[in-house]
Amino acid sequence: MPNTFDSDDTRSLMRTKTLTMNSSSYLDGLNDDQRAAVESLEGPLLVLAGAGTGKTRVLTTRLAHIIHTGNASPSQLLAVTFTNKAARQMIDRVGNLLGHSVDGLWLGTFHSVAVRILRMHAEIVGLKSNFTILDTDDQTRLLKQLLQARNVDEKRWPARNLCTMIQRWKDRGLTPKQVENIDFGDFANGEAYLIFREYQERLRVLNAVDFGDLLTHCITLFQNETDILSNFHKRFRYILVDEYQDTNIAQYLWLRLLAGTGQQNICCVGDDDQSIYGWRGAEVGNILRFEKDFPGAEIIRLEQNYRSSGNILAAASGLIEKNVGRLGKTLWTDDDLGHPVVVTGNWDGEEEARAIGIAIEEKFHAGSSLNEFAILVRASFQTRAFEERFLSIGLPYRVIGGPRFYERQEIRDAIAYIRVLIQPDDDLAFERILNVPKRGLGDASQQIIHQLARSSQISLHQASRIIIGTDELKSAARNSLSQFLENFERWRSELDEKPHWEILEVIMDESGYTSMWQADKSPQAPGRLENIKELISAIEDFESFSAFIEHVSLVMDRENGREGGVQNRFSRGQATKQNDMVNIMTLHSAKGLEFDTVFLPGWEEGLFPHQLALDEKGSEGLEEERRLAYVGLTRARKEAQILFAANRRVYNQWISAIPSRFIDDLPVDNIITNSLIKNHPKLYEKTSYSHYTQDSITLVSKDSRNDLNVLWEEEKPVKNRNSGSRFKTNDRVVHRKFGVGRVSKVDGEKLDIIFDRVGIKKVVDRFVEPEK
DNA sequence: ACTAAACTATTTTTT
DNA sequence: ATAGTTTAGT
Repeated sequence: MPNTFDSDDTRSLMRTKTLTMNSSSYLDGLNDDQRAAVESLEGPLLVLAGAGTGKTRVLTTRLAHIIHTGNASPSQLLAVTFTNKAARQMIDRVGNLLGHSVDGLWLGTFHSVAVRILRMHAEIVGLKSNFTILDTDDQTRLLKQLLQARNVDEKRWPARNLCTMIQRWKDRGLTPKQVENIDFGDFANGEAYLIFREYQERLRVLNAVDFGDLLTHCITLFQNETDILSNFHKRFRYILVDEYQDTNIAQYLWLRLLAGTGQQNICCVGDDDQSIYGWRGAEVGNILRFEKDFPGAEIIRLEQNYRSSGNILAAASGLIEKNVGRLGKTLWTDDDLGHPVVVTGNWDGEEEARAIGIAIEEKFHAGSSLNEFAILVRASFQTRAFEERFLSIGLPYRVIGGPRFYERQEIRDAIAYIRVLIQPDDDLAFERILNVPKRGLGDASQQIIHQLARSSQISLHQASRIIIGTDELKSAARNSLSQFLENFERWRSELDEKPHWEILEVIMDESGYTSMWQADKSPQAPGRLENIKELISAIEDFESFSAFIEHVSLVMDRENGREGGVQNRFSRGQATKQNDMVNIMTLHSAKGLEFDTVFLPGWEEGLFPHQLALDEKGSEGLEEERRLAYVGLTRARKEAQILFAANRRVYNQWISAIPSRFIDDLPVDNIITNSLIKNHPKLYEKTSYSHYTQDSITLVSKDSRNDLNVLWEEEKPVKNRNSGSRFKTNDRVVHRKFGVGRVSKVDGEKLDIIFDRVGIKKVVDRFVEPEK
């Protein structure tokens, strides 16, 4: 991984590299605030660390400082992060600072620390310590069964929705009983809380927990067993929390219980302006409330930014100031003003991709490394336009994020085989693979097994064993089931003889799973076989199957992501390194990273701020979107470019859009809006991005789009965005490009129009005229 | 029981 | 557009 991926502030990172362990020289080079945050050890402390102010450095130095000064031994330190990546990084950096690796630290994600605690005391919450951890897929399948059992209309109330509902409840630390008294809408005829209760009962029977349970069970444990809790109090002298603004209520309760009242010292680091996970239960309120929650708390603000040049920082600060209800920070930098932020409009999404491609190629040929470019998008579908464009011009890129390796169907199947192997009573896994590959055990057979299992309160596996001794199944099905069970017996007996990865290979072969994909002629089948191979080799790194299972359920690491582009075309010249690629990712996954040049495409109303965010959370949602914009801008060191398109294809439909209101939020002094783009939209003509100076942009190439220019010239002055449309349903209208049509729906100034020639389109009011 | 065709929902972000 | 799911046909 290139340097940029190690996040945070590269410049301060480089300073730390020269340090040695001999003295407390790790303190050198910290500014006053940073140093105070490291050395203020007693009592609750909130470090408000703005973007690029050296947050991670403070956290890791603080850990190193506590250990180095002997204030506490590593095992008395608890440090929690949100991502495994952050946790790994922190361990590494602490080791670097101290000059030796550190053992015994309780450092990990909220969930991995919770598992560790829960495995120690599982019986208290009614579990066995070898409980399994379910993922969303398992949860949804389970919920689906429960919904079916209640004859709930799954079209109307899908299991997926209930799954998120339950997750959100657990984020808030709610039990089924508490949910009874809150308003959850009419889901499942108002019976959602009953299903929630049944679901929890099922989990207990299955000796399983979901992600949310890891925290809520811990909370129950702490609340009911004061002895155990006070042991943890004695153990953890110092608690450190990263990204505090992203904690949900359950995590907050968990922390408060662990932090106790007296002797411990809790230090939370975060930035309310970078809270972007409200949609999955995070509560900015936690960080805003810190002083009340922890009386006598000290608050240290880190405001010197070491990352971005002046204009970028000012633009970002001006933007975020439009939010109300923030703790408030004033970021500043010693750096020059640098480039202003460039805001440019394009005709459509494809042109946007083309423009960014051109800009990157030019800078690349001028000597920039591709790793130093990032394209940060709001929604993952936006990456496609860039991938297509970059593939066609042979510009190497990588997409960070995307589907996770362990969530792929074939990987989950293989894991289900492992789960049944080591834990035959794991019903969810058993069910998943019983007829995968097809072995003649369809609905009817499964029904019979299920029935017996339910009526006798035994697992599917046990029920199957009984059933093969009866004639309840037709002989073909019975033989097949018996073969299936025998196979597992045999594989299990080989566990001691062969290394586990070989057993997995044997299972995949002998179960027919491999041949199933070999026989499959769909284009993705070879890839799936590849993935299975990759899994087999990945598993070699683990001591045992169970160690591996624990890893996959907790460390939901992503694969490296897609890579594309033609290497050769760019291979000449000394600037090209093997892994030199443009980075494409969502704004969310960009948090914590930084790049020289950042492109922020798709700044259009509806996409960014995203319509769903506004619909679901109103002004709160808008503010979170704005924070996301802030996060995006502050990723840039030297250059940031914001782009918007007048038209975009979304689910195979063309949508016309207006520029994001966030563009209006940017202070005019720090940006180039290409002069009059918004008032004279004919400047939507293609512009070149690379020939500007600080004061002006030179328009270089023009597209032959005269017809479009006419369209723009006729535009009415932009009205207040929230005002409604001039049109009402059934009005006849004319569109420059789409012809005549009839309005079928009016939503603010957005219209659905059924055009006579081209069918239904979404169009903004001012693009159409009344039919004469 | 399996397969193919038809239909449908789904596209914000993820520990 | 695509993937996933349901349905009807073999």
